[in-house]
Amino acid sequence: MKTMKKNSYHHGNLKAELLSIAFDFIYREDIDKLTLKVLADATNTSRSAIYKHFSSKDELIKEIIKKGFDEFDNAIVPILNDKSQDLKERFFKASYCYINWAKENPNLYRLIFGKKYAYIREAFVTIRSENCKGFIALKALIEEGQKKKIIKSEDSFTQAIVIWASLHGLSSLIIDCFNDVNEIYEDILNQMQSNLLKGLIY
Amino acid sequence: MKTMKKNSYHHGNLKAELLSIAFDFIYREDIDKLTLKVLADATNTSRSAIYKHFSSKDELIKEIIKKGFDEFDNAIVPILNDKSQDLKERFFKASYCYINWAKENPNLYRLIFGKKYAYIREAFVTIRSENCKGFIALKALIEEGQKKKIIKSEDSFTQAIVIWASLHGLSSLIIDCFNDVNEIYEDILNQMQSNLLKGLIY
DNA sequence: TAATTAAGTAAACAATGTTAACATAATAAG
DNA sequence: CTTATTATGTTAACATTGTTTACTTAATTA
Repeated sequence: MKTMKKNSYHHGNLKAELLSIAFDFIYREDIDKLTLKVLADATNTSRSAIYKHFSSKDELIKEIIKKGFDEFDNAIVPILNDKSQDLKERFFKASYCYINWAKENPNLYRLIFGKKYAYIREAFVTIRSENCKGFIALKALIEEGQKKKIIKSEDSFTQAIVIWASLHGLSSLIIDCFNDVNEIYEDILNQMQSNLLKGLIY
Repeated sequence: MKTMKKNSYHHGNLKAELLSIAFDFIYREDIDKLTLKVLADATNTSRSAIYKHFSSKDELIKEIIKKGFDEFDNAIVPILNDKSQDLKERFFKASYCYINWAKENPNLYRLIFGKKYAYIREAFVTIRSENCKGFIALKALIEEGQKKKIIKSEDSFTQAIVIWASLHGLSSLIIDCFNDVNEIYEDILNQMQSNLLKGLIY
């Protein structure tokens, strides 16, 4: 390990620490509030120090987005893929997990799915690519149901997006400060799940 | 009318012109790009001139949000309220109109429904208040269907939010640069409408 | 041990919203 | 009609933002 003595001119592990601090920060506050000064102060360095490890602030944000997608996928994919549960159960649990992940990580959710940094996201994630593991798992779930003749044999891509868009809409209203929605989000989710299921099954 | 001679020290109608320019601007570009310099250049004034008419940039944005809600309501409400059409037809047309309004006014849509300026929106619009005319009209449509025994007599507020959240999710994915979604948005909307309808009717 | 490279600093940039001090034109008061 | 006041502009300055440049120091390599 490259352990360095404290208060030395060189920090020792600045890149990793910057990412770590940034990721902790966005759990609590919006990406807008994450300035280079915040990072500099938290690491006892200067604003410009970051440029020895990232070519721009956007490059750091790109890493946060990557890690954000990983965490999101890690929360959702295992539920969707859990073959020990039946399809309905997996759908219900995954959709519930989706909303709660958004509620628990509102700033990260907005960062990875929102417009502001879409130009960064697009560079390494599109729905039709293999990077979008959560979406792929959802589509696979639908196709599994189609093979078992439980789910209508329509275009699974379209079916998956209908589900995703619905959950994304509810999540967004909740975390974007429509508090009247948040107050009854479980009722809304139940109704939404029921609707979506009716649309899927025969 | 207060018509003033050109190139005079006083502009004559700066407040109205600032709002007009800002509103035109957001039709084309994101609110992030609307700087005081843009407004100053467009009106041949200075950055600080705006402060004689608005106490801050946020106050100007507040006016844009207000006008944005008005335009949105003007597009949706007449369709939902059109008693010459049957309920299903109004639902289909209104939801189609919703998505297309978002597609046509992506920056304005994001401004009025997004998180960034939620603290401004909240000050004069909440779903449960009377300001949210579009949502009220949707809820009224549902209640009309309940009286006619077409729509399930569940809580209309919840039913309305399920619909709204679904449309909001699809709109957001489309305008927030998920291009794979945009390409087949009509298929998705059709499926979504069908699902939502099944959830509503007996 | 010397040379090179990696990784920090400080100072300066332009752009941002905002404020303060000032200038001018329109309006109200005498 | 002149004068005082108010409304509405300007310019200059601020702190904050991301970023770049020139410099410094430590770690690594020759």
